[in-house]
Amino acid sequence: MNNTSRLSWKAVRDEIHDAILSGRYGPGDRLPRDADIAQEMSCARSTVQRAMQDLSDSGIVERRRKGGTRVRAEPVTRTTLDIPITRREIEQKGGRYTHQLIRRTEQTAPRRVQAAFELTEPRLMLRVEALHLSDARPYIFEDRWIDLGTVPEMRDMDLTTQSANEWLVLNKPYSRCDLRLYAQSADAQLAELLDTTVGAALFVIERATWIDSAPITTVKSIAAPGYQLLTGT
Amino acid sequence: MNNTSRLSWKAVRDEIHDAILSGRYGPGDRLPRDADIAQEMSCARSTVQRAMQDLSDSGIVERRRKGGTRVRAEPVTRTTLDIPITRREIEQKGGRYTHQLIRRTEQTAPRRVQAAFELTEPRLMLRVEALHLSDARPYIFEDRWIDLGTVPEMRDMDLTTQSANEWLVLNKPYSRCDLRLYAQSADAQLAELLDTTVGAALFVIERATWIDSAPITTVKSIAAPGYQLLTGT
DNA sequence: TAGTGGTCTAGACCACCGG
DNA sequence: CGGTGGTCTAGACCACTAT
Repeated sequence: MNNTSRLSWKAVRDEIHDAILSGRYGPGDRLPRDADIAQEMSCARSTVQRAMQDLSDSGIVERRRKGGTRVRAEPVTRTTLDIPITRREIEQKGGRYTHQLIRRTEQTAPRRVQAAFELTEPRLMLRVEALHLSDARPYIFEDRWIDLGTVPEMRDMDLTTQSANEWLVLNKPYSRCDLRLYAQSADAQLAELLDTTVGAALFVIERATWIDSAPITTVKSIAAPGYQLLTGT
Repeated sequence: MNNTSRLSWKAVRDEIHDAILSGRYGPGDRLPRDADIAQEMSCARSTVQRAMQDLSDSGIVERRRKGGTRVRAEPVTRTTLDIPITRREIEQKGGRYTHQLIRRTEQTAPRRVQAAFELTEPRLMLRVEALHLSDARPYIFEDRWIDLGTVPEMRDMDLTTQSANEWLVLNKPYSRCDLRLYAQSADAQLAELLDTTVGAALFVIERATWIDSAPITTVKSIAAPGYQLLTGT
């Protein structure tokens, strides 16, 4: 049982949130100062601060020093997306994970890759194309470009036993990650690799990662038909 | 300039993060107790707590009472996704926003909708099909189901001036939101609505929202070709 | 049941930024 | 410049759960 004489920051958050939902404060309106809310609700200012921080993280309010706290004028649906290692994702669904190295080359990065890394000049990179399978059926095809300047270990690595995906995630943590999600039709090559028909709608995840502004890798992951990305739950 | 005699929680976080990246603590390893780290770094325990909370939110470590703090064994790519109101999204890209109400009916929710809301019995709901346009070109088609028990105001509302999307976002805040992202081929009807060809790969966002376990609405938003969802930046 | 993270408090000072 | 949010501290107690 909760102690009712003490107010938790979640209770404070909910009370403020309810005040917004009820219309007492509309989009763009300014809320009272933390200190005033604290006094009114008989709790410490830091408790209100904690509650406000959560509302701010959720995109409900916006806070500025001196400017105070305001209800966000344009609400957004903000959610957290978890993308696990592909092996993990397959195994969690009960599938048996395998992978195939399709091709491994050193090439000058095309403009698409240059753009993803915000590079102005062409650069030689390691390109790795691989297929992830669940119960021997194609699951995700990945077309990956690796900056050998940032990841020199990759040059002489055996990518048939451990996938580049897994090695990088376990050994090259990043400080920045950009994602791009979209749909794409299967061309002849993709249709064959993913064991589907030409023209099938495929879900694509493009990811680029950096460590302190140094590019690590960018990968275009193309999922076989039926793939879904979930949040919540 | 920062005062160097005092350690900010971000500095503490980065130092712990670096220790993990350097391999001093590998996946699954247990970190020292907050109190010990605090003493070693000469700061308050709550500062370490704040740093650890951030690392935990980012999916770097996992924390349990009595169990301590451990480096996450299976790393994930965790990111925040913002989905604005469709009108706002279009206007921010410089387009002129308009929308069309295609159809409005009361129907028994199909199994897909029942499943999204985790309902066991069929229920009568309001179905609203609408098209969002950017500069008079189709942008997103939405197929929406609204629980009139939770949102009775919707029964007699004029949905031609303000879209259901906008009214709901501004007036019916939710406490829970589930998302499902995938790709789908355009059938004849979708191709015509979105002014594209049959078979085109379309990006789909399915969203379900609740207020305190009461269903509000579920919407399947089907984007015209070329649509991309971005994070980071 | 004991160990560890989670939270609350009261007070202080700092950092940012609107007027 | 002054007002407001952001953070740090030291101490206390609570809540969860591994052992």
